[in-house]
Amino acid sequence: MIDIKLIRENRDLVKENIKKKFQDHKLPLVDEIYELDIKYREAKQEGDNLRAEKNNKSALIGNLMREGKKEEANKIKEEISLDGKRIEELNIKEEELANEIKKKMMVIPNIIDDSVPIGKDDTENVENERFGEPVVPDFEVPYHADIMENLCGLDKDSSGRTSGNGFYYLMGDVARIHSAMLSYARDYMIDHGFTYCIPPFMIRSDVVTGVMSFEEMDAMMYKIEGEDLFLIGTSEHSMIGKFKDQLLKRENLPYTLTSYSPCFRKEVGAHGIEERGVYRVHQFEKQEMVVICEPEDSMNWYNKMWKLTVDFFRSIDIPVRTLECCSGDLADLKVKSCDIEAWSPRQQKYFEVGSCSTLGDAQARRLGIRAKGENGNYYLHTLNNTVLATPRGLIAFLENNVNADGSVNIPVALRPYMGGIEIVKPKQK
RNA sequence: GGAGAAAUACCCAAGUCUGGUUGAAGGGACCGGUCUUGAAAACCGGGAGGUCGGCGACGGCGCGGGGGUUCGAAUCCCUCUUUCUCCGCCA
Repeated sequence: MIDIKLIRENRDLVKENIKKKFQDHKLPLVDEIYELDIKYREAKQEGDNLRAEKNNKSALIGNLMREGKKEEANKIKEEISLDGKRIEELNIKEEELANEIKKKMMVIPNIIDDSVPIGKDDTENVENERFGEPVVPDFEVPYHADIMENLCGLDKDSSGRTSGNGFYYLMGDVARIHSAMLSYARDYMIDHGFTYCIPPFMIRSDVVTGVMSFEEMDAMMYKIEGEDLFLIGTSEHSMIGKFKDQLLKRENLPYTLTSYSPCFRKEVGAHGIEERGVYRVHQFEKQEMVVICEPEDSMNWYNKMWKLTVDFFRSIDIPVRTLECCSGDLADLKVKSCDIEAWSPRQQKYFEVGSCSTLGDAQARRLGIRAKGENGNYYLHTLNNTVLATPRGLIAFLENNVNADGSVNIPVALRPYMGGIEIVKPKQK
């Protein structure tokens, strides 16, 4: 959500930005909002004046009553009732206009950073940089589900019976690697100065609508029957919600948090849930990082944050690259975003394991996350980034560390979380 | 889950029974000063309070959220949320 002042003062900039995002159908909204805003301010001005008059008359009645001049007071009461109808009309008009403006403002995309490459959709995203050698081993790397099954580490038959498609039982060493990776990701972030946090895994509807649009909500969020509660799709939801309507102290900035949570997603949409494997599932676990900072610091944090994830993956021997999100593929709230993609030696291409975004003040404006400044309160900047989402991270790990015989090497960094073992071996079924 | 009590500005806190000069006492924090090598403490002095509209003068809204009664609501009524105390239940 952008500042409406931008539409009052610089409509061309807002329109130019919409064009850059190939959302030309939204262009008329800008002038519509501009006109509605003028009408709103007119109605407000008239209403304010009438209300001021009414307040004065009411105060007068108070004085007259105290002096015992009841008749004069009654006369003024009648006068007030004359304006009452118009005030009521204006109240309704103001509210309608304000709602209409807000509704339209919600779909105006945030102003993207100058550095964002212009492109229509995800096919035009731009590779920024590669980290580590994308190795193709001289044996065929099996499909991740097969690597897991070879280690007796995946049971989707049972999860199908208990929960349906999109769920999984991770077993034995594979389950342990999964947990080890998360524990390592947690400690990695703590070592980098972030505050560890376990948030609520369910949130109320007002928090949900604060962090996403209704369409996204329908496509992602599981609702708890009979309660005003939703299972979180990512801990970002509860982590940003934590700061909703808060006036933060400048001396406490920046907030650098790393949160763990399970994540639940309906995955209604183009791709849906695949039959085999655990790449796209209804339930996964994630270590996330969230930063709330001064506006002028957000670009620095953005760059620090994606580098943290890159270094994390490199420390467990997974080659990665960063893929800059082009203008058309960038979600409306975001100023700039990049995906962290891990190398898949099986597919011999990179695939998404995380994404790092700065939202500027858009999310903060929507949710009321502010700090007290010398010249009034102001909106802060919010950023989020994946440290590790797994089983997707687990897939990357297994493919890059599997040997020809199906055994999997445990990198030094993970060994403390795996009881010191250096390799896990296939089991007899 | 049951029974009570509460929610006031950045923080603490009066006002609510008995509706009307209450944008809302008093503190703290904040700013200026005295004292001090410096700081703290103490004392003296000070303006401003959130948000929206307006070039401004001003004005609207605003006492947890929403609704109602009234000419007028922090104050009365309904409702929701949260917190505290007690009881019950339970990893």
